[in-house]
Amino acid sequence: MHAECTLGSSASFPSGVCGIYAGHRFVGETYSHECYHAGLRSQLMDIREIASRAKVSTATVSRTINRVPTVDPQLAKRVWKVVDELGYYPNSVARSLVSGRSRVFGLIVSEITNPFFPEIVQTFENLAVQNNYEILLTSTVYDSKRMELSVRRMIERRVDGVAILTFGMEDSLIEHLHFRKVPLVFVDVGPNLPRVSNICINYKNGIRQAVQHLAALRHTRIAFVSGPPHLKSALARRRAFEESMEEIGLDPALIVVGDHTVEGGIRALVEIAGKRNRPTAVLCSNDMTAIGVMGEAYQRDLEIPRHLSVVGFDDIRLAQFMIPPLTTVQMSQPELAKIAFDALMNEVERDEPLRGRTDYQMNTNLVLRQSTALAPQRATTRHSKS
Amino acid sequence: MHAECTLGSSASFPSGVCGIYAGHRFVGETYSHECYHAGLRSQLMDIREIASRAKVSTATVSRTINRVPTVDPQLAKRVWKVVDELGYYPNSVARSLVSGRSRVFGLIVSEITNPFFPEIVQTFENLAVQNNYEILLTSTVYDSKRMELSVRRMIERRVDGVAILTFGMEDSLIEHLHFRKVPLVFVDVGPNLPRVSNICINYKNGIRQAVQHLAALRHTRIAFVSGPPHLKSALARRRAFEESMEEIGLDPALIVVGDHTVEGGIRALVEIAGKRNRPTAVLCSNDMTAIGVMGEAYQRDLEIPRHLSVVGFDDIRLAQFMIPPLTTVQMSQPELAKIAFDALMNEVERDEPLRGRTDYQMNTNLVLRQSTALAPQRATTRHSKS
DNA sequence: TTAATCTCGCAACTCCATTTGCAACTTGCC
DNA sequence: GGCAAGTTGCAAATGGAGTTGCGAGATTAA
Repeated sequence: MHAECTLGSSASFPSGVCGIYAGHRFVGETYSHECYHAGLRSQLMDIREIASRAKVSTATVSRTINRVPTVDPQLAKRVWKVVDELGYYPNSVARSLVSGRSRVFGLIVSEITNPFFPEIVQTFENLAVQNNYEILLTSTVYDSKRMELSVRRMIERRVDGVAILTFGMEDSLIEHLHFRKVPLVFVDVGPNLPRVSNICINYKNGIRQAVQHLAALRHTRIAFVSGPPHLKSALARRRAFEESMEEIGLDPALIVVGDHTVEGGIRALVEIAGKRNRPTAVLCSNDMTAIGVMGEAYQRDLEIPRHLSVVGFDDIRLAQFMIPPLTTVQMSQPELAKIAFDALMNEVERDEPLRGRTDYQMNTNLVLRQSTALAPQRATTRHSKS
Repeated sequence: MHAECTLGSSASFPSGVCGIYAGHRFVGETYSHECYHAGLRSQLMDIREIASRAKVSTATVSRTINRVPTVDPQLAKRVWKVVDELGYYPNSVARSLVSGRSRVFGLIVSEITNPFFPEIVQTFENLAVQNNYEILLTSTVYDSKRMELSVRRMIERRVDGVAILTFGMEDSLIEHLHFRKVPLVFVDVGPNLPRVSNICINYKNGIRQAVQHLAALRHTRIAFVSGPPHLKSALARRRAFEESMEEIGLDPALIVVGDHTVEGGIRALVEIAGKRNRPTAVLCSNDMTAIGVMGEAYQRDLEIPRHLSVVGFDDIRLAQFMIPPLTTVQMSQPELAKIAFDALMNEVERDEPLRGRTDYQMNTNLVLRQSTALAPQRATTRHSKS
């Protein structure tokens, strides 16, 4: 008898299955023997196997596993013992079929490789695990076919709710989901319908802080690199910038159109660097843009923050590892994920749907790091054309 | 009749469901009327609904949807029309139950927020979509409870295969999966068992290139920041470094133990910077470590690459956006994901399992960017203590 | 002792799509 | 006309767990 379960040698397998339910160890001999017979029928054990081995009915096994309080503790113990020894795991496919609930939440993002999302996915998964849910992660990659597929996949798998964290979703697709009474949660763009939750982001707060921070550092020529113009959240950020600038009497006209990508940031800096009377600070609509700006600045020997201050938006995890670490407006991804998850859970557990949308609020805040500094004096401005 | 499907007003809903199958539009009147009756029974449409509406049997609907070639094209057309108009999506939960295959692959990673993984997840998902699979993404977050849970979740959901891209998985857990005849794919550490695939990474190739690249730039004192010592892949990288150094007659003794995190990289640079006869180049066991090294170098006014050359490993997407862009050894994540996915597909489609493990090979290669340069002359070495 | 209360087993039915054997039907072809 | 081949319908069964009504047995309370 081996002291450990090892996988390398074929001789040691099957040496028994270590129960995951309660951590009990299985007695090898009986197991491989019995399973041989059971195995002939089809595959492995089902609820009936457990029932016959524990000498109870399938109903009792079902009650035990689902922790119905009326089962006799003695019996329950017997059942759990068998479950544990055999390493029985209830088939959640069958469970879903009968219960009509899959215990799966869909999560639609635009691209998993966009650094904004992994943190969200992680938090979402953590919450899912805690609540015995799974997540069905889907990305649209900015492609309408893929969006359609995303929705189809969600519906086919009968998810219990969907968090739509991407933008530019077509209404007809959302209608598909809503028609099937699937709870939905959106960021900013949630329609006013039953079973819909909407997370409203307060962009203004963080952006105002950023603008005032720059102003305090004596920057007056502050550029803004926007996101794609069709994106509602990008527009909101831009508006927040304009309002914040006007609030303190600065000119908000220095706006360069970006696209929320690193490449967009690079192009933006090219444009900004070419301006006469070059801005001394750049506020970016997201961190990826800021990363592009910083990269291109490096290539042009524009030192950050000495020659140019840069502020991002989102506070993706990598912002703090940039060189220099990026000052940015934090829109907490874990918080966003938690709100989204809780919104779906609330909706799932609600007895009867509300009349309309449920709203949630989320704030944004400036995080100071090292990519901002006092505005350079006129005289020391590099590449000055005047 | 509205020209568009809009979601805002309740009056326009339900205005019909835009078919996703073929993109046909539905005729509103009949729909809401009929669905009202159908809705009384339970929820929505099932295969019987389709059958009765198309005036065929459920068997025919099933054959049609599953594209059995013997169905009459006329009939098929009629069925598809109804399917399309009603926006019917077959219930894959029920399908899975009857077929015994869930069309879900598990994907176990250590942390989704580790930048190494998103690219893999994205590629994996793309392949899954192409093959009508879903992915069940699970993270272990270096916690044994979570590992156990990961395995349990995979088994309960009856996944058709699992890609285990994390390390330090306990054998007993793997046994659980293997016992249930679930195809598995590993990186480096796959046991020699049926239905197991193993992706062997050729670390040596890329690391040798990196070492020789540094040597060619006249670096002789090259440090290595290793990964966690218990990690097999980290050990392999370290061995590859040692061998590559010895090959060309350099001393491979300058090894600092890291842990594959940014913080580990920071600590490593602190240690390296404190050495007398400081190394002029650092090769890191992964990119996160290199990012930490670069960050700390920045804080200490050590300029990269002028005073110190840095090379990473993995080539995560962000490596190219570092300042300066990071020279690193590429271990292509999309390729890895593709090999893993294909391995699972091969295993699923195989009629009878092979006797033992299937091996796949993957190479690594140096990618030159801007974090390496000629070794500084003795005279200009900063912080020189001699 | 009798009645009331529990707990459990039994067996049938549900969820939904798929599969299958058998019967009925339509074709085509000799 | 008649036989063969090809389609389709029908009805029953499958998959695994959950649910339920009913009745048997055991326990407790009155």
